[in-house]
Amino acid sequence: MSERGERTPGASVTLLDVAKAAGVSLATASRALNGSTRRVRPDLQERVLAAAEALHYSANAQAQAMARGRTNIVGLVLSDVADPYFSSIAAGAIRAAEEEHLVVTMACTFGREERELDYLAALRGQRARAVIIVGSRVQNRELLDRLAAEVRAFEQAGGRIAFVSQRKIPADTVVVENRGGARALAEALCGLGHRRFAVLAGRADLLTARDRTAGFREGVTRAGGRIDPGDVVYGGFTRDGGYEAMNELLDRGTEATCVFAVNDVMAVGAMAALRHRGVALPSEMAVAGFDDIATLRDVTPALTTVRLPLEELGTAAVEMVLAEPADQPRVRRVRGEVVLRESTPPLQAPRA
Amino acid sequence: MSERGERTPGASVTLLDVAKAAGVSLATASRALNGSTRRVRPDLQERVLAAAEALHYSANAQAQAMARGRTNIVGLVLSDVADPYFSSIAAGAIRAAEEEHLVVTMACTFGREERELDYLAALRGQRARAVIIVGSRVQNRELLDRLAAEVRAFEQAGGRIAFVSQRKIPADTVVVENRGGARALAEALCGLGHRRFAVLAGRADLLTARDRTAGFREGVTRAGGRIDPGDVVYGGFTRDGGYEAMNELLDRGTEATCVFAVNDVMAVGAMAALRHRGVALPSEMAVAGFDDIATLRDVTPALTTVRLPLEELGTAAVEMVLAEPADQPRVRRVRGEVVLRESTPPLQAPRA
DNA sequence: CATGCGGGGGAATGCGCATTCCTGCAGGGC
DNA sequence: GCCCTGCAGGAATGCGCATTCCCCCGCATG
Repeated sequence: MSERGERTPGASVTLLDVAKAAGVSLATASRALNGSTRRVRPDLQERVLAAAEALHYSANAQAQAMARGRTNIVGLVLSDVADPYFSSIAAGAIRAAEEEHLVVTMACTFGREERELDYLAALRGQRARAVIIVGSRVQNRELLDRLAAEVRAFEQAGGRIAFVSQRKIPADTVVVENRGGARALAEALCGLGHRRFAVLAGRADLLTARDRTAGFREGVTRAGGRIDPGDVVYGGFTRDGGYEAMNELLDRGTEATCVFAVNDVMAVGAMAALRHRGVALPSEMAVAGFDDIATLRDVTPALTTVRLPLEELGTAAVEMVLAEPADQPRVRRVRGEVVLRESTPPLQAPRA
Repeated sequence: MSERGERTPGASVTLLDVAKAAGVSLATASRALNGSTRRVRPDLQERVLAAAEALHYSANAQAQAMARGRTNIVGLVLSDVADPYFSSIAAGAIRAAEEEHLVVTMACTFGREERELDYLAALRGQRARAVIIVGSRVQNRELLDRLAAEVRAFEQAGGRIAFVSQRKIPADTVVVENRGGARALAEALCGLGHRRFAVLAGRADLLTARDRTAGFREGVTRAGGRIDPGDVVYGGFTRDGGYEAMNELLDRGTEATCVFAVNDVMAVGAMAALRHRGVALPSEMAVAGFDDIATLRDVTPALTTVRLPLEELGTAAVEMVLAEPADQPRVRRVRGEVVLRESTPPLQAPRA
């Protein structure tokens, strides 16, 4: 086709090709394309740019990374993209990262928290500039220690790291005030007249679930309400977990007038269970969740919840890893906002 | 600390360090760690492995990629991770990719389809082994041509590519049978007794929306139903788009007994609008959607829809890009399954 | 006119690794 | 006993690029 003839398939245009085409040296081509402290004569620069365009040149990112000694990769490790909680945070992080021309690499643990370790090691191998780990820490000292070691290794290799989770590892962290949010929710619900509560508490080893449960308990106690021990049901942190836990609660029997599910997805599962069992919603049982998942804002009755600025969590984490490193790990606290909706109407009179 | 002294921060352990520590050459260390056609004496191998472990060695992925001439990167380009449709597909793709020890890089266009071009070029620069582009093609010849050129460039550089979308570019594609699914839905709805339909048709330039609208129209016509011209309302392909389109439809006035929103998220928006306007659901207006988004399976009344195996779309795309290249671009068709639920009860009698 | 200086082009170097090529050694066949 | 073969370890090469170092050239100054 051209005087250079056919390229072998798989071979791509290199900077040297561009330089030759422009009739300049490789160094000049590099300077013309990337800028540099050194200046390039305008006419040469133009020739290089034109040649790159004509050859459809795209710099080899690996080679650049190697030559420069750093990358534009930011790793995002989370539990499950299909979960709206995580996908919202991911969207925020991706949006922020793309603005900074960073390449986002995503990995999902799908509930197997120990895989965070593998991904972090892999991202160290990638020489990722930064990593953001999103998701509840679990009650597991050994895992935590190993993760802390891996985090140190990553930072020692020059990478930045931030968590969106509990602050259990000495690193920059965006902390959601789960406890405070749940407490405020409980107090608001008591304000509506409820006194007896049940809790669908999710996975017992997830700190997020534990914190929300504990906070709710605090709020209820503080406001003079009550949670019977049998009215706390553990289970999955998922829709099905909520469904099953609600069924179990109904099987056990309860005096509660309001049930708090530790996240919205579970709350929706619980509402489904109530409906299937013929319990009138919300008159016979009020339901509240946590997160304010956008996709679930149209369920009926509209779900009382604690609104979290999910996308902001992601962007905040990106900001942290991009900021100048501080002496001490930073913590950015994010609070939720109680949103009372139809699923928890004011309790008119005590149960008949 | 060790006789080698402090490492400068940011410098990390290289293969040479490991080789020295193990008392072997770099070549032997490489062979011991990665395997090779050549064999390494067991005792040396062990020494290398031990040294790598002790030094917490993690191979520089960029350098490996450069030396090998290929990467394990697979790019995932989609519209918006926060949208459950895309996040489900992404989850399937990520799951499949992780099984193959591929690194997934994700990019979102957030509705600006022309950015697919940029991301594809960037992924070519990354020397990504494969790219998966998820999302409706748009009615825009010029954009399509430019994308096709970029796809060719990517493939010529040795990368594999697959689309999850309409088959508009000569490349492997997972095609959702939007048209057939919508047609089947329409016929099922007619089977319930409906004759007059409205359509919330979404963005007029999105082929997915167009195909679903067209298919629905076909089905209605075929089954003897009818869609008045004024009963097709365009708008956003989002929840708010559905909400607004439904409002507009009600403002215009309609004889339809059933409204089809071209995706579930829009359908939920439409249901919210109906509720706010005091239209009884589903007795005064039946509603159907498309996709069968998992998170929305618990809305009330339960939404009639066309179920798509979303995660499978993602895994199928990964399988395609990992399979041996074929002479001709492959097409894998995926059909939806009509799921009738409460939001479209049988129509008892003609409108009063 | 000679010297100094600054600007800019190009050759050379090295990033960390896989891989090829070379070399030495051991074992087997004649 | 000698040569050839096979095997495995090590030195060297190159992947594509940014960057450093070197040098040349043109201009200004004395």
